[in-house]
Amino acid sequence: MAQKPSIPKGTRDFGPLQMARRNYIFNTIRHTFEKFGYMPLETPSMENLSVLTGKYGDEGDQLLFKILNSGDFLKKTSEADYREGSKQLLPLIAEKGLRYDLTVPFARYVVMNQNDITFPFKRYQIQPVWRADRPQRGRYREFYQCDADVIGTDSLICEAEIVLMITEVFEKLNLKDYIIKINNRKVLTGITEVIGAAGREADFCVAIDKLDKIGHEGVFKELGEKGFSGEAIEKLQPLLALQEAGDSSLDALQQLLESSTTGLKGVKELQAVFELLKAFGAQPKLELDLTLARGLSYYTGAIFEVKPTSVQMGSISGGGRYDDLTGVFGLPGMSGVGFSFGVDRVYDVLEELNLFPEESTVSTQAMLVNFGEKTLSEGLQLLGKLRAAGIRAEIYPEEAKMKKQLAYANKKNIPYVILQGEEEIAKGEITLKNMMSGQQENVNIPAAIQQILS
RNA sequence: GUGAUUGUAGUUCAGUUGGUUAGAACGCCUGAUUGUGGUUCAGGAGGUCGCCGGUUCGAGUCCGGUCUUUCACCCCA
Repeated sequence: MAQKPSIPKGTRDFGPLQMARRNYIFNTIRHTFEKFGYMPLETPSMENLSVLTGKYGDEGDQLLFKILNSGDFLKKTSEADYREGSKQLLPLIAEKGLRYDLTVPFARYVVMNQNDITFPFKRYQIQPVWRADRPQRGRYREFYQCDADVIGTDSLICEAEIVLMITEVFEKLNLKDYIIKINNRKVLTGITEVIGAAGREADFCVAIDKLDKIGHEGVFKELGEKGFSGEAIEKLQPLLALQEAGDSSLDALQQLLESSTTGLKGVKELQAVFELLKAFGAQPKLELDLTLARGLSYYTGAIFEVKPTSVQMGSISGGGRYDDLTGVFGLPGMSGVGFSFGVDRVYDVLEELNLFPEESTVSTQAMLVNFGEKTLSEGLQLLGKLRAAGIRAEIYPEEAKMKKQLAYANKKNIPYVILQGEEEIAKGEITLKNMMSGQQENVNIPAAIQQILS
Protein backbone atom coordinates (compact mmCIF):
# COMPACT_ATOMS: atom_id res chain seq x y z
CA MET A 1 0.00 0.00 0.00
CA ALA A 2 1.74 3.15 -1.19
CA GLN A 3 0.79 6.13 0.87
CA LYS A 4 1.72 9.69 0.17
CA PRO A 5 4.45 10.74 2.59
CA SER A 6 4.32 14.04 4.40
CA ILE A 7 6.23 16.05 6.97
CA PRO A 8 4.87 17.46 10.24
CA LYS A 9 3.16 20.81 10.28
CA GLY A 10 5.54 23.75 10.41
CA THR A 11 8.63 21.77 9.33
CA ARG A 12 10.45 21.97 6.02
CA ASP A 13 12.94 20.13 3.83
CA PHE A 14 15.89 22.11 2.50
CA GLY A 15 17.11 21.18 -0.98
CA PRO A 16 20.61 21.82 -2.35
CA LEU A 17 19.84 25.39 -3.40
CA GLN A 18 18.27 26.27 -0.07
CA MET A 19 21.11 24.61 1.81
CA ALA A 20 23.70 26.59 -0.12
CA ARG A 21 21.91 29.78 0.80
CA ARG A 22 21.38 28.78 4.42
CA ASN A 23 25.05 27.89 4.76
CA TYR A 24 25.94 31.27 3.32
CA ILE A 25 23.97 32.88 6.16
CA PHE A 26 25.30 30.48 8.82
CA ASN A 27 28.90 31.02 7.72
CA THR A 28 28.52 34.78 7.79
CA ILE A 29 27.11 34.72 11.30
CA ARG A 30 29.62 32.17 12.60
CA HIS A 31 32.52 34.14 11.21
CA THR A 32 31.34 37.33 12.89
CA PHE A 33 30.72 35.63 16.24
CA GLU A 34 34.22 34.18 16.20
CA LYS A 35 35.71 37.51 15.26
CA PHE A 36 34.27 38.95 18.48
CA GLY A 37 35.76 36.19 20.61
CA TYR A 38 32.81 33.82 21.01
CA MET A 39 33.40 30.06 21.19
CA PRO A 40 31.10 27.37 19.84
CA LEU A 41 28.82 25.26 22.01
CA GLU A 42 26.24 22.60 21.24
CA THR A 43 23.68 21.14 23.61
CA PRO A 44 21.25 18.22 23.13
CA SER A 45 18.04 18.70 21.17
CA MET A 46 16.14 17.40 24.16
CA GLU A 47 16.36 18.58 27.72
CA ASN A 48 14.74 17.32 30.87
CA LEU A 49 11.38 19.02 31.20
CA SER A 50 12.39 20.21 34.65
CA VAL A 51 15.01 22.38 32.93
CA LEU A 52 12.58 23.84 30.42
CA THR A 53 9.28 24.33 32.22
CA GLY A 54 8.60 27.53 34.07
CA LYS A 55 11.25 29.50 32.19
CA TYR A 56 9.07 30.93 29.45
CA GLY A 57 5.83 31.70 31.30
CA ASP A 58 2.57 29.77 31.07
CA GLU A 59 2.27 30.50 27.36
CA GLY A 60 5.76 29.20 26.78
CA ASP A 61 5.14 25.97 28.65
CA GLN A 62 2.21 25.27 26.34
CA LEU A 63 4.45 25.68 23.32
CA LEU A 64 6.97 23.09 24.49
CA PHE A 65 7.14 19.86 22.55
CA LYS A 66 7.12 17.06 25.07
CA ILE A 67 8.66 13.68 24.42
CA LEU A 68 6.71 10.62 25.45
CA ASN A 69 8.72 8.33 27.73
CA SER A 70 10.21 5.34 25.95
CA GLY A 71 8.80 1.91 26.54
CA ASP A 72 5.49 1.57 28.29
CA PHE A 73 4.81 5.21 29.03
CA LEU A 74 1.64 4.40 30.94
CA LYS A 75 3.52 2.26 33.47
CA LYS A 76 3.66 4.95 36.13
CA THR A 77 0.10 6.15 35.70
CA SER A 78 -3.18 5.09 37.23
CA GLU A 79 -6.78 5.77 36.24
CA ALA A 80 -6.93 8.31 39.01
CA ASP A 81 -4.07 10.28 37.42
CA TYR A 82 -5.93 10.23 34.12
CA ARG A 83 -9.04 11.67 35.72
CA GLU A 84 -6.97 14.48 37.25
CA GLY A 85 -6.35 15.82 33.75
CA SER A 86 -3.38 16.41 31.49
CA LYS A 87 -1.52 18.66 33.88
CA GLN A 88 -1.27 15.89 36.44
CA LEU A 89 -0.65 13.19 33.89
CA LEU A 90 2.06 14.95 31.89
CA PRO A 91 5.02 14.60 34.27
CA LEU A 92 4.23 10.89 34.61
CA ILE A 93 4.37 10.14 30.89
CA ALA A 94 6.94 12.70 29.65
CA GLU A 95 10.22 13.57 31.29
CA LYS A 96 11.93 15.19 28.32
CA GLY A 97 11.14 17.98 25.88
CA LEU A 98 12.64 19.59 22.79
CA ARG A 99 14.50 22.79 23.49
CA TYR A 100 12.50 25.99 23.07
CA ASP A 101 15.45 28.33 22.74
CA LEU A 102 19.22 28.24 23.20
CA THR A 103 19.53 30.56 26.18
CA VAL A 104 18.06 28.31 28.86
CA PRO A 105 20.11 25.26 27.83
CA PHE A 106 23.13 27.58 27.86
CA ALA A 107 22.34 28.66 31.42
CA ARG A 108 21.99 25.00 32.38
CA TYR A 109 25.36 24.24 30.79
CA VAL A 110 27.05 27.13 32.62
CA VAL A 111 25.73 25.96 35.97
CA MET A 112 26.74 22.34 35.36
CA ASN A 113 30.23 23.32 34.25
CA GLN A 114 30.83 26.37 36.41
CA ASN A 115 34.07 24.99 37.81
CA ASP A 116 35.64 24.44 34.40
CA ILE A 117 34.49 27.64 32.75
CA THR A 118 36.62 30.76 32.61
CA PHE A 119 34.42 33.80 33.16
CA PRO A 120 33.39 35.97 31.47
CA PHE A 121 32.30 33.11 29.23
CA LYS A 122 31.48 33.97 25.62
CA ARG A 123 29.77 31.28 23.61
CA TYR A 124 27.86 31.05 20.38
CA GLN A 125 25.43 28.32 19.47
CA ILE A 126 23.79 27.56 16.12
CA GLN A 127 21.14 24.89 16.44
CA PRO A 128 17.46 24.28 15.76
CA VAL A 129 14.78 24.96 18.34
CA TRP A 130 11.15 23.79 18.41
CA ARG A 131 7.92 25.48 19.33
CA ALA A 132 4.44 23.98 19.15
CA ASP A 133 3.11 27.23 17.78
CA ARG A 134 0.63 27.54 14.97
CA PRO A 135 2.71 28.16 11.83
CA GLN A 136 2.39 31.46 10.00
CA ARG A 137 4.47 33.59 7.67
CA GLY A 138 8.00 33.60 9.11
CA ARG A 139 6.90 31.35 11.92
CA TYR A 140 7.86 27.70 11.94
CA ARG A 141 7.68 24.85 14.41
CA GLU A 142 11.29 23.94 13.79
CA PHE A 143 13.73 26.75 13.13
CA TYR A 144 17.35 27.68 13.72
CA GLN A 145 18.59 30.23 16.16
CA CYS A 146 22.11 31.63 16.15
CA ASP A 147 22.83 32.79 19.67
CA ALA A 148 25.80 34.65 21.07
CA ASP A 149 25.85 35.21 24.82
CA VAL A 150 28.42 36.37 27.32
CA ILE A 151 27.88 35.48 30.93
CA GLY A 152 29.75 36.56 34.04
CA THR A 153 30.11 40.28 33.41
CA ASP A 154 27.78 43.26 33.52
CA SER A 155 29.99 45.38 31.29
CA LEU A 156 27.98 47.42 28.80
CA ILE A 157 30.72 46.87 26.25
CA CYS A 158 28.94 43.58 25.59
CA GLU A 159 25.72 45.41 24.74
CA ALA A 160 27.61 47.72 22.39
CA GLU A 161 29.35 44.77 20.75
CA ILE A 162 26.03 43.07 20.14
CA VAL A 163 25.00 46.09 18.11
CA LEU A 164 28.30 45.89 16.25
CA MET A 165 27.83 42.20 15.45
CA ILE A 166 24.30 42.74 14.17
CA THR A 167 25.56 45.59 12.00
CA GLU A 168 28.43 43.53 10.64
CA VAL A 169 26.35 40.47 9.81
CA PHE A 170 23.71 42.40 7.90
CA GLU A 171 26.34 44.45 6.15
CA LYS A 172 28.00 41.25 4.93
CA LEU A 173 24.65 39.86 3.86
CA ASN A 174 24.09 43.10 1.98
CA LEU A 175 20.87 43.77 3.87
CA LYS A 176 20.33 47.48 4.34
CA ASP A 177 16.64 47.75 5.12
CA TYR A 178 16.54 47.07 8.82
CA ILE A 179 16.48 48.92 12.13
CA ILE A 180 17.92 47.87 15.47
CA LYS A 181 15.64 48.88 18.29
CA ILE A 182 16.93 49.17 21.80
CA ASN A 183 15.25 49.74 25.12
CA ASN A 184 15.89 48.86 28.73
CA ARG A 185 13.73 46.89 31.11
CA LYS A 186 14.72 49.22 33.93
CA VAL A 187 13.24 52.11 31.98
CA LEU A 188 10.00 50.18 31.59
CA THR A 189 10.01 49.41 35.30
CA GLY A 190 10.65 53.09 35.95
CA ILE A 191 7.70 54.07 33.80
CA THR A 192 5.35 51.82 35.74
CA GLU A 193 6.63 53.35 38.96
CA VAL A 194 6.24 56.92 37.70
CA ILE A 195 2.67 56.38 36.54
CA GLY A 196 1.79 54.75 39.84
CA ALA A 197 1.46 51.20 38.59
CA ALA A 198 4.52 49.69 40.21
CA GLY A 199 4.62 45.90 40.03
CA ARG A 200 2.35 45.78 36.98
CA GLU A 201 5.27 45.60 34.62
CA ALA A 202 4.27 42.39 32.85
CA ASP A 203 0.82 43.60 31.77
CA PHE A 204 2.26 47.00 30.95
CA CYS A 205 4.90 45.53 28.66
CA VAL A 206 2.45 43.38 26.74
CA ALA A 207 0.22 46.38 26.07
CA ILE A 208 2.86 49.00 25.26
CA ASP A 209 4.58 46.59 22.88
CA LYS A 210 1.57 46.84 20.57
CA LEU A 211 1.66 50.62 20.17
CA ASP A 212 2.71 50.61 16.52
CA LYS A 213 0.07 48.00 15.77
CA ILE A 214 -3.02 49.23 17.65
CA GLY A 215 -2.13 52.88 18.33
CA HIS A 216 -2.44 55.03 21.44
CA GLU A 217 -6.08 54.34 21.97
CA GLY A 218 -5.69 50.62 21.58
CA VAL A 219 -2.95 50.58 24.19
CA PHE A 220 -4.95 52.72 26.59
CA LYS A 221 -7.97 50.52 26.13
CA GLU A 222 -6.00 47.38 26.83
CA LEU A 223 -4.38 48.92 29.91
CA GLY A 224 -7.81 49.98 31.15
CA GLU A 225 -9.13 46.44 30.66
CA LYS A 226 -6.24 45.11 32.68
CA GLY A 227 -7.11 47.37 35.59
CA PHE A 228 -4.78 50.32 35.12
CA SER A 229 -6.31 53.50 36.58
CA GLY A 230 -7.33 56.41 34.39
CA GLU A 231 -4.78 58.47 36.21
CA ALA A 232 -1.96 56.09 35.34
CA ILE A 233 -2.97 56.08 31.71
CA GLU A 234 -3.13 59.87 31.74
CA LYS A 235 0.43 60.03 33.05
CA LEU A 236 1.58 57.86 30.18
CA GLN A 237 0.72 60.53 27.60
CA PRO A 238 3.95 62.58 27.82
CA LEU A 239 6.02 59.40 27.59
CA LEU A 240 4.29 58.27 24.44
CA ALA A 241 4.80 61.75 23.02
CA LEU A 242 8.49 61.26 23.73
CA GLN A 243 8.49 58.04 21.77
CA GLU A 244 7.25 59.93 18.74
CA ALA A 245 10.00 62.53 19.11
CA GLY A 246 12.56 59.85 18.28
CA ASP A 247 16.11 59.11 19.21
CA SER A 248 17.14 62.43 20.74
CA SER A 249 14.81 61.92 23.67
CA LEU A 250 17.15 60.37 26.24
CA ASP A 251 17.59 63.62 28.16
CA ALA A 252 13.87 64.23 28.27
CA LEU A 253 13.32 60.67 29.39
CA GLN A 254 15.71 61.26 32.24
CA GLN A 255 13.60 64.18 33.45
CA LEU A 256 10.37 62.25 33.26
CA LEU A 257 11.79 59.34 35.23
CA GLU A 258 13.37 61.57 37.89
CA SER A 259 11.44 60.01 40.72
CA SER A 260 12.45 56.43 39.87
CA THR A 261 15.94 55.24 40.76
CA THR A 262 15.49 52.10 38.69
CA GLY A 263 14.29 54.11 35.72
CA LEU A 264 17.23 56.49 35.94
CA LYS A 265 19.62 53.58 36.07
CA GLY A 266 18.09 52.27 32.87
CA VAL A 267 18.53 55.64 31.18
CA LYS A 268 22.18 55.73 32.29
CA GLU A 269 22.77 52.28 30.82
CA LEU A 270 21.24 53.32 27.53
CA GLN A 271 23.36 56.46 27.45
CA ALA A 272 26.48 54.41 28.15
CA VAL A 273 25.73 52.01 25.29
CA PHE A 274 25.28 54.89 22.85
CA GLU A 275 28.53 56.46 24.04
CA LEU A 276 30.47 53.22 23.78
CA LEU A 277 29.28 52.83 20.22
CA LYS A 278 30.49 56.33 19.48
CA ALA A 279 33.87 55.39 20.96
CA PHE A 280 33.95 52.36 18.64
CA GLY A 281 33.45 54.78 15.80
CA ALA A 282 30.37 52.85 14.75
CA GLN A 283 27.32 54.28 13.05
CA PRO A 284 24.73 51.57 13.57
CA LYS A 285 21.11 51.77 12.50
CA LEU A 286 20.15 51.96 16.15
CA GLU A 287 17.06 53.59 17.58
CA LEU A 288 15.65 53.96 21.06
CA ASP A 289 12.14 52.53 21.20
CA LEU A 290 10.30 52.96 24.48
CA THR A 291 7.56 50.62 23.34
CA LEU A 292 9.98 47.72 22.84
CA ALA A 293 9.24 45.27 25.65
CA ARG A 294 9.84 41.67 24.50
CA GLY A 295 8.01 38.84 26.08
CA LEU A 296 10.72 36.83 27.76
CA SER A 297 10.41 37.57 31.42
CA TYR A 298 14.04 36.97 32.39
CA TYR A 299 15.35 40.20 30.83
CA THR A 300 16.46 42.84 33.36
CA GLY A 301 18.51 45.40 31.43
CA ALA A 302 19.01 46.25 27.79
CA ILE A 303 16.66 44.67 25.27
CA PHE A 304 17.15 44.53 21.52
CA GLU A 305 15.12 43.70 18.51
CA VAL A 306 15.89 43.97 14.80
CA LYS A 307 13.11 44.55 12.29
CA PRO A 308 13.31 44.53 8.53
CA THR A 309 11.93 47.80 7.16
CA SER A 310 11.00 46.94 3.59
CA VAL A 311 9.60 43.44 4.08
CA GLN A 312 6.66 42.53 6.20
CA MET A 313 8.19 40.17 8.72
CA GLY A 314 8.52 39.89 12.47
CA SER A 315 11.82 40.49 14.20
CA ILE A 316 14.83 38.81 12.61
CA SER A 317 17.03 39.15 15.67
CA GLY A 318 16.55 39.95 19.31
CA GLY A 319 18.07 39.66 22.74
CA GLY A 320 18.83 41.37 25.99
CA ARG A 321 20.49 41.30 29.37
CA TYR A 322 19.44 38.96 32.15
CA ASP A 323 20.83 39.34 35.64
CA ASP A 324 19.85 36.05 37.14
CA LEU A 325 19.17 33.42 34.51
CA THR A 326 21.34 30.82 36.24
CA GLY A 327 19.73 31.55 39.61
CA VAL A 328 16.97 28.98 39.10
CA PHE A 329 19.65 26.35 38.57
CA GLY A 330 21.45 27.30 41.78
CA LEU A 331 24.04 29.80 40.60
CA PRO A 332 22.83 33.29 41.57
CA GLY A 333 24.33 36.67 40.75
CA MET A 334 25.61 35.75 37.31
CA SER A 335 24.78 38.53 34.85
CA GLY A 336 24.69 37.81 31.17
CA VAL A 337 23.66 39.35 27.91
CA GLY A 338 23.00 37.79 24.56
CA PHE A 339 21.09 37.86 21.34
CA SER A 340 19.99 35.62 18.56
CA PHE A 341 19.51 35.67 14.80
CA GLY A 342 16.44 33.96 13.39
CA VAL A 343 18.05 32.42 10.33
CA ASP A 344 14.82 31.23 8.77
CA ARG A 345 13.41 34.74 8.81
CA VAL A 346 16.67 36.26 7.60
CA TYR A 347 16.48 33.75 4.74
CA ASP A 348 12.92 34.79 3.87
CA VAL A 349 13.90 38.47 3.91
CA LEU A 350 17.00 37.98 1.74
CA GLU A 351 14.99 35.91 -0.70
CA GLU A 352 12.22 38.48 -0.97
CA LEU A 353 14.75 41.26 -1.58
CA ASN A 354 16.74 39.11 -4.02
CA LEU A 355 19.95 39.51 -2.04
CA PHE A 356 21.43 36.04 -2.41
CA PRO A 357 24.62 36.13 -4.47
CA GLU A 358 24.76 33.76 -7.46
CA GLU A 359 27.96 32.15 -6.26
CA SER A 360 26.32 30.94 -3.08
CA THR A 361 25.51 27.76 -5.00
CA VAL A 362 28.60 25.61 -5.35
CA SER A 363 28.30 22.97 -8.03
CA THR A 364 30.58 20.65 -9.92
CA GLN A 365 33.06 22.49 -12.15
CA ALA A 366 33.74 19.74 -14.66
CA MET A 367 32.04 16.51 -15.72
CA LEU A 368 33.62 13.64 -17.62
CA VAL A 369 31.45 11.89 -20.16
CA ASN A 370 31.41 8.15 -19.57
CA PHE A 371 32.32 6.28 -22.77
CA GLY A 372 32.21 2.82 -21.28
CA GLU A 373 34.60 0.15 -20.16
CA LYS A 374 37.28 0.58 -22.83
CA THR A 375 38.09 4.11 -21.78
CA LEU A 376 37.09 3.95 -18.13
CA SER A 377 40.55 3.59 -16.62
CA GLU A 378 41.83 6.63 -18.58
CA GLY A 379 38.73 8.51 -17.45
CA LEU A 380 39.21 7.71 -13.79
CA GLN A 381 42.86 8.65 -14.02
CA LEU A 382 41.93 12.01 -15.47
CA LEU A 383 39.25 12.48 -12.82
CA GLY A 384 41.86 11.96 -10.13
CA LYS A 385 44.13 14.54 -11.74
CA LEU A 386 41.33 17.10 -11.88
CA ARG A 387 40.49 16.61 -8.21
CA ALA A 388 44.17 16.74 -7.26
CA ALA A 389 44.26 20.14 -8.96
CA GLY A 390 41.43 21.24 -6.67
CA ILE A 391 38.68 21.05 -9.27
CA ARG A 392 35.22 19.84 -8.19
CA ALA A 393 34.80 17.06 -10.73
CA GLU A 394 32.66 14.02 -11.40
CA ILE A 395 32.24 11.34 -14.02
CA TYR A 396 28.81 10.35 -15.20
CA PRO A 397 28.43 7.03 -13.40
CA GLU A 398 26.89 5.05 -16.27
CA GLU A 399 27.60 4.61 -19.93
CA ALA A 400 24.52 6.42 -21.09
CA LYS A 401 23.74 8.18 -24.34
CA MET A 402 25.80 11.31 -24.65
CA LYS A 403 22.61 13.29 -24.99
CA LYS A 404 21.54 12.14 -21.57
CA GLN A 405 24.94 12.82 -20.04
CA LEU A 406 25.11 16.34 -21.45
CA ALA A 407 21.56 17.07 -20.36
CA TYR A 408 22.58 16.07 -16.83
CA ALA A 409 25.56 18.44 -16.91
CA ASN A 410 23.36 21.15 -18.31
CA LYS A 411 20.73 20.81 -15.61
CA LYS A 412 23.33 20.74 -12.90
CA ASN A 413 24.86 23.92 -14.29
CA ILE A 414 28.26 22.32 -14.76
CA PRO A 415 30.33 24.78 -16.80
CA TYR A 416 32.76 22.30 -18.42
CA VAL A 417 32.30 18.86 -19.91
CA ILE A 418 35.28 16.72 -20.84
CA LEU A 419 35.08 14.16 -23.61
CA GLN A 420 37.79 11.53 -23.59
CA GLY A 421 36.74 8.72 -25.88
CA GLU A 422 38.81 6.37 -28.00
CA GLU A 423 39.48 9.07 -30.59
CA GLU A 424 40.93 11.45 -28.04
CA ILE A 425 42.93 8.78 -26.26
CA ALA A 426 44.51 7.75 -29.56
CA LYS A 427 45.60 11.33 -30.17
CA GLY A 428 46.71 11.86 -26.58
CA GLU A 429 44.35 14.76 -25.96
CA ILE A 430 40.86 15.51 -24.67
CA THR A 431 37.88 17.52 -25.86
CA LEU A 432 36.97 20.33 -23.50
CA LYS A 433 33.47 21.65 -24.01
CA ASN A 434 32.34 24.95 -22.59
CA MET A 435 28.67 24.51 -21.74
CA MET A 436 27.96 28.23 -21.66
CA SER A 437 29.19 29.04 -25.15
CA GLY A 438 28.73 25.56 -26.59
CA GLN A 439 32.22 25.73 -28.07
CA GLN A 440 34.73 22.93 -27.68
CA GLU A 441 38.40 22.45 -28.42
CA ASN A 442 40.99 19.68 -28.33
CA VAL A 443 43.67 20.33 -25.75
CA ASN A 444 46.06 18.43 -23.51
CA ILE A 445 45.27 17.79 -19.88
CA PRO A 446 47.35 20.56 -18.21
CA ALA A 447 45.83 23.12 -20.57
CA ALA A 448 42.33 21.87 -19.72
CA ILE A 449 42.98 22.14 -15.99
CA GLN A 450 44.27 25.66 -16.45
CA GLN A 451 41.22 26.58 -18.53
CA ILE A 452 38.79 25.20 -15.93
CA LEU A 453 40.53 26.99 -13.08
CA SER A 454 40.69 30.34 -14.83
C1' G B 1 -5.14 27.47 22.38
C1' U B 2 -9.48 30.87 19.62
C1' G B 3 -11.58 32.42 14.73
C1' A B 4 -11.22 32.24 9.49
C1' U B 5 -8.90 30.19 4.93
C1' U B 6 -6.62 26.67 1.32
C1' G B 7 -6.04 21.66 -0.98
C1' U B 8 -7.28 19.12 -8.62
C1' A B 9 -0.81 15.80 -12.82
C1' G B 10 6.14 16.58 -10.66
C1' U B 11 5.03 22.37 -10.45
C1' U B 12 1.68 26.71 -11.19
C1' C B 13 -3.32 26.79 -11.94
C1' A B 14 -8.47 26.14 -15.04
C1' G B 15 -12.86 23.12 -14.19
C1' U B 16 -20.18 26.32 -15.75
C1' U B 17 -26.95 25.50 -11.18
C1' G B 18 -24.20 18.80 -9.01
C1' G B 19 -24.35 15.36 -15.08
C1' U B 20 -21.02 10.97 -19.49
C1' U B 21 -14.11 9.75 -20.59
C1' A B 22 -11.24 15.95 -15.20
C1' G B 23 -8.08 20.06 -18.80
C1' A B 24 -3.87 23.85 -19.92
C1' A B 25 1.04 25.66 -19.43
C1' C B 26 5.69 24.42 -17.79
C1' G B 27 8.44 20.12 -16.36
C1' C B 28 9.39 14.72 -17.31
C1' C B 29 10.19 10.40 -20.92
C1' U B 30 10.98 8.72 -26.24
C1' G B 31 12.31 9.92 -31.18
C1' A B 32 14.05 13.35 -35.29
C1' U B 33 20.35 13.33 -33.96
C1' U B 34 24.13 5.32 -32.55
C1' G B 35 30.02 11.23 -30.10
C1' U B 36 27.00 16.66 -28.38
C1' G B 37 23.06 19.75 -23.75
C1' G B 38 20.52 24.50 -23.53
C1' U B 39 16.63 26.15 -29.33
C1' U B 40 12.97 23.59 -32.72
C1' C B 41 9.57 19.63 -34.31
C1' A B 42 6.74 14.88 -33.59
C1' G B 43 4.91 11.53 -30.09
C1' G B 44 4.18 9.58 -25.00
C1' A B 45 3.65 8.76 -19.77
C1' G B 46 1.62 10.82 -15.48
C1' G B 47 -4.51 12.27 -11.36
C1' U B 48 -7.71 6.96 -5.31
C1' C B 49 -9.62 15.52 -7.40
C1' G B 50 -5.68 15.79 0.65
C1' C B 51 -8.08 11.76 3.70
C1' C B 52 -12.67 9.54 6.04
C1' G B 53 -17.77 9.62 6.15
C1' G B 54 -22.70 11.71 4.63
C1' U B 55 -26.65 13.81 1.12
C1' U B 56 -28.01 12.37 -4.04
C1' C B 57 -30.16 8.30 -9.48
C1' G B 58 -25.33 10.82 -9.96
C1' A B 59 -20.17 14.61 -6.06
C1' G B 60 -13.80 17.56 -8.15
C1' U B 61 -18.46 20.63 -7.20
C1' C B 62 -23.09 20.28 -1.54
C1' C B 63 -22.69 18.87 4.08
C1' G B 64 -19.78 16.95 8.54
C1' G B 65 -15.15 15.39 10.54
C1' U B 66 -9.86 15.12 10.05
C1' C B 67 -5.02 16.45 8.14
C1' U B 68 -2.45 20.33 5.51
C1' U B 69 -1.63 25.63 3.72
C1' U B 70 -2.24 30.69 4.47
C1' C B 71 -4.12 34.68 7.69
C1' A B 72 -5.83 37.31 12.25
C1' C B 73 -5.67 36.87 17.70
C1' C B 74 -2.46 35.04 21.78
C1' C B 75 2.56 34.90 21.75
C1' C B 76 7.12 34.95 19.30
C1' A B 77 12.95 34.28 15.80
